[in-house]
Amino acid sequence: MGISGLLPLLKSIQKPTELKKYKGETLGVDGYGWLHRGGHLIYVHYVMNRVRMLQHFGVNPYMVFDGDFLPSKAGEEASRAKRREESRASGLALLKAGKPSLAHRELQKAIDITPEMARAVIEELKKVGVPYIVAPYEADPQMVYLERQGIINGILSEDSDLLVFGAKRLITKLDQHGACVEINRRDFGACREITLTGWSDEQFRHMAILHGCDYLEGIKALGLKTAYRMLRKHKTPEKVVKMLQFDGKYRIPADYLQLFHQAELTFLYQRVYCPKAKALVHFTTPPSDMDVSAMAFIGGPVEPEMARRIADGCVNPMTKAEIAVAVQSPDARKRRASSIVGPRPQAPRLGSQTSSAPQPAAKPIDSYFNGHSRIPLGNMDTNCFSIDTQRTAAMTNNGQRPIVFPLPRPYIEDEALPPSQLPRPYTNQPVNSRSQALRRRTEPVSNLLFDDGATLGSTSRRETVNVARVAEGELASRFTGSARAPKKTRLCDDIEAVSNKERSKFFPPPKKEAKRRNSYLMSDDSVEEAMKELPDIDSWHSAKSNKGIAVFKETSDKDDFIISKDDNKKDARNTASAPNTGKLPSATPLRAAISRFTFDQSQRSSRPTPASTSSTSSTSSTPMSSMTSSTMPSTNKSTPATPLMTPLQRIGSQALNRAKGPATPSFTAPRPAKRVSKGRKSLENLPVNASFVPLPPVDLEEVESLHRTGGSEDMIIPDSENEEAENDLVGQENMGKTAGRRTVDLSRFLYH
DNA sequence: CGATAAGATAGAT
DNA sequence: TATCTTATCG
Repeated sequence: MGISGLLPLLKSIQKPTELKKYKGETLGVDGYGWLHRGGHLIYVHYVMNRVRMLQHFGVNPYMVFDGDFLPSKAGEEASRAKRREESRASGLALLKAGKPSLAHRELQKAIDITPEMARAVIEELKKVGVPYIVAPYEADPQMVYLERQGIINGILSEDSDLLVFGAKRLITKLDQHGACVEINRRDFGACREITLTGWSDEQFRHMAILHGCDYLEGIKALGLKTAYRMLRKHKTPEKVVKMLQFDGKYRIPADYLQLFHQAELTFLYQRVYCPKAKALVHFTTPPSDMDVSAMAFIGGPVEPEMARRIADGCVNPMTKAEIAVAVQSPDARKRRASSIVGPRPQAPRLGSQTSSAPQPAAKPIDSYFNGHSRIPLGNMDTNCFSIDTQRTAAMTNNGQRPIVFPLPRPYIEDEALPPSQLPRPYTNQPVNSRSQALRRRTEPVSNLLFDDGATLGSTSRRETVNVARVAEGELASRFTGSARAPKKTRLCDDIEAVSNKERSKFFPPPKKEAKRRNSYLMSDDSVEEAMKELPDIDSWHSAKSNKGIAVFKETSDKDDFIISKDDNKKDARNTASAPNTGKLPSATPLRAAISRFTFDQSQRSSRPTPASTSSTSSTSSTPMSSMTSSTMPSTNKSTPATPLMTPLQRIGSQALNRAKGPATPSFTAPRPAKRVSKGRKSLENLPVNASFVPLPPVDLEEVESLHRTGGSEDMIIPDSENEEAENDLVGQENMGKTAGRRTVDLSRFLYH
């Protein structure tokens, strides 16, 4: 964890950039940000995907893993396992309370990374020649040390503690498109929020510790700004503490100053591995008269040989036990009984074994190579892909021209139902009464859950439910090998949900309220669904994982890696936007192409987006006409005709499609009629985009003509969207190899 | 009231 | 994690 509030405090000196700016440089990377994300089940995939992403942008990653726990954190760590259990317990409670999202978070807290997992990643890193180090203790100082040594040129991490350690160049907030933010130590002086001009690393560190850090709990009610002010006024922490104690406004432990000192010493002198000396060194060289042996809290010394082996990932940094070579490939999985030799370490980080999840380490590692990551794709994507297929086929009209799809009817009907969805000013507690009312006039939950999607009133919340159900189905199928039938139906619903989601994008109006409403409606079922997954965390995660597992693939000739995920929502809308031809420099950020067609872009523009996105800027400055042309198509195409079919029809046609083989055409068949009949209506939806482009009114005629013509989008759309096309191709290629089926969608999930 | 800190929560990955 | 809300303090 970092120092909460630190990044916001330094907001003004954060420079939006793009990853590609670091091309050719080596960046230290810690895996922590991903540790908790997907659970251990997919840890390797996340990390390796990230590595690939970096490589794609020409950046050389230098992975740094956490090692043993620092005694300074002992207090915290000791209670960590306990807290995990608590988290888990509260997570379950939340589930019962019908708050799956919160529950999700809680449950994730109950999981942590194990050295075995790190080792599994390391094996992969070796394969691709990516340098790495397992820090003897913490990855943060280790990375800063590497930076100081000139071994790396910057640090990519979400952890603001790095700044406290004195990182020179911190790159944060990296998103899947390569956008990120750089924080430079030398820019501190330019900080508007607080005046750091002339502040030394030491002062900065003092401020951080005073506010509360990993090594010392902060003083309650004393935030960063106050800490800053106090320090500025009294200079030394000693005086600050005295003053604080003096005016008695803050409750300060008697030994606070001593603890403060220890925390600082920990920041300064804890040990890191020096790859040059091949031995442990102090993060900062201690004064000759300092007795480091008396500072047990900074972590004990480790013999060079052992340190080296730890750094290499051969030895468990906590137990010092040999780590058996992790299973590398699917076939190797057999020989894996336990990934670690010797007794199982007690360390919390290894642990994470709550009473009900005793051996997480064994399971996760194994599971990676079970091909789990692909199973979801294989199973679930069937539908997603077929959608894409349809879209693609339709979009290109079998390769030639863009086609406009109608937006699903339900939207419009929903729109006509303002009373329940009108935005209203925030108030303290109207939600309840309101939701009550809504509930009354809404259909029974069961209807919502099982209708074929024709029912209106479905909203984004419902999508969540569906996801859950799908996940459940997925789970079931994976573990029992059956229970597929219901899933199909749900997937249909899912598709519905997709449209709905899109709708919400297009129609800014209140989704919040709507959501809330549904959450009420759904809660019961949500719980039910969720509860089914409770028994075992791993299961829970796997279920979760199929929602967005990323699988990186290396394309033969390019650096591009493909991520497939069965995500069915936001990405769906991009799908259609993919042009079909063109070649591009693999170096070009896909982001440009993607964002161009993504409505997220509009949202993105509001925030200090990386000046980067040439595409973004170009788009926003583009004349209305081109704007429309580029956005419109995606809008329309994003809406598959699918929703208009009944689930059965869908299933049927899908099966049909599947039988007929690869991606393209066959599927266009069912659609034409709709296209024609609804085409007109789709135009009615055009204005919607106007909400993204304030001024000039949409020229329907123009748009219409654009769509009408046989000209391909490429002609209308500016520059780099080709990337998408290429990706599509790549994707198809890949898919062709494997299942010989649709693909397009894959491209969109690059780096996810 | 304005500023700050902390708590709650929705949303994202 | 980002945002919004509430509580508290001059």
